[in-house]
Amino acid sequence: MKAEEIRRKLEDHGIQPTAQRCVIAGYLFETDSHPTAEEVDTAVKDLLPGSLSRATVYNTLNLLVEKGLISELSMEPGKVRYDALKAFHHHFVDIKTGRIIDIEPEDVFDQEPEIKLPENFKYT
Amino acid sequence: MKAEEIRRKLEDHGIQPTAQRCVIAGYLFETDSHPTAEEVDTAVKDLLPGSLSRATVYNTLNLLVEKGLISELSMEPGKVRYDALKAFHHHFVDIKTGRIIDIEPEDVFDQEPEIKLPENFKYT
DNA sequence: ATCCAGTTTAGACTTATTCTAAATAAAGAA
DNA sequence: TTCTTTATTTAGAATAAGTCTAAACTGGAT
Repeated sequence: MKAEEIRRKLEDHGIQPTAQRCVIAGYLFETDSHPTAEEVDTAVKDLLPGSLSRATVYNTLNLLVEKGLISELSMEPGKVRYDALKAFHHHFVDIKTGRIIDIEPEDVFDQEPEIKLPENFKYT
Repeated sequence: MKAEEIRRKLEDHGIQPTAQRCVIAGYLFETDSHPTAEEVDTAVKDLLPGSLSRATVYNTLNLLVEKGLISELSMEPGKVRYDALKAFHHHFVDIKTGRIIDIEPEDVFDQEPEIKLPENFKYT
């Protein structure tokens, strides 16, 4: 995904496209490794002239989540992973190794389970 | 659940039933609040003569997970919650408030979704 | 009673994340 | 442009959850 495309995507979501944000977002859109904040930090440091502060990585990740561009996965305790919302998909987790594998919606043949909802909740 | 029952349950799972462990396990078997380690710590301190160390709470929770008596839930980032495995059930999470509600299996009318598994995995 | 392995304890340590206050950069007005 | 305001980034301090450590304690087997 090229620079201009990323800028526009951020702007479209009301995010000022700074150099740091573009690089972080760009990285997340390319990878499908569901990285932790630290992995993003390491990966992205090489791509930016000068240095990038840990705080900015966290700020940016939180901002991207808030604005709906990426989502947080909390699958293993104590580790938050991030996932670009390129398109809706499922996650398959190998609990022995922790590996997370994306499952395309067309590879799941399901019927929406029908759940008797708890009080005060309703289907929309 | 009375003291003797808890002792036996621990012993059956190869756990030496010390005072601390019995109180912690007992608390988890009674509540359905999916407490964090800290909540367990607070709740249980009142039930024990003398004090209870944080380390023991963590040790015991890990031990109970390892021996299959309780399970870890990681739903919100940065918080691990614990759930006694009284019987198989589902969790319904209100992502606005974080409230976790148990859903009984008989309240879910589903068909097992059929997933095209990733390479190297198979149904058993 | 004594011994020993298993358990608990307080507190130091680690790791992930957030906060803070100062420095920078970008955007808008003159 | 140049000035001013506002948003962003930064380094490092602070916090919070959880683990580690080494010493003290227990409780059952000799």
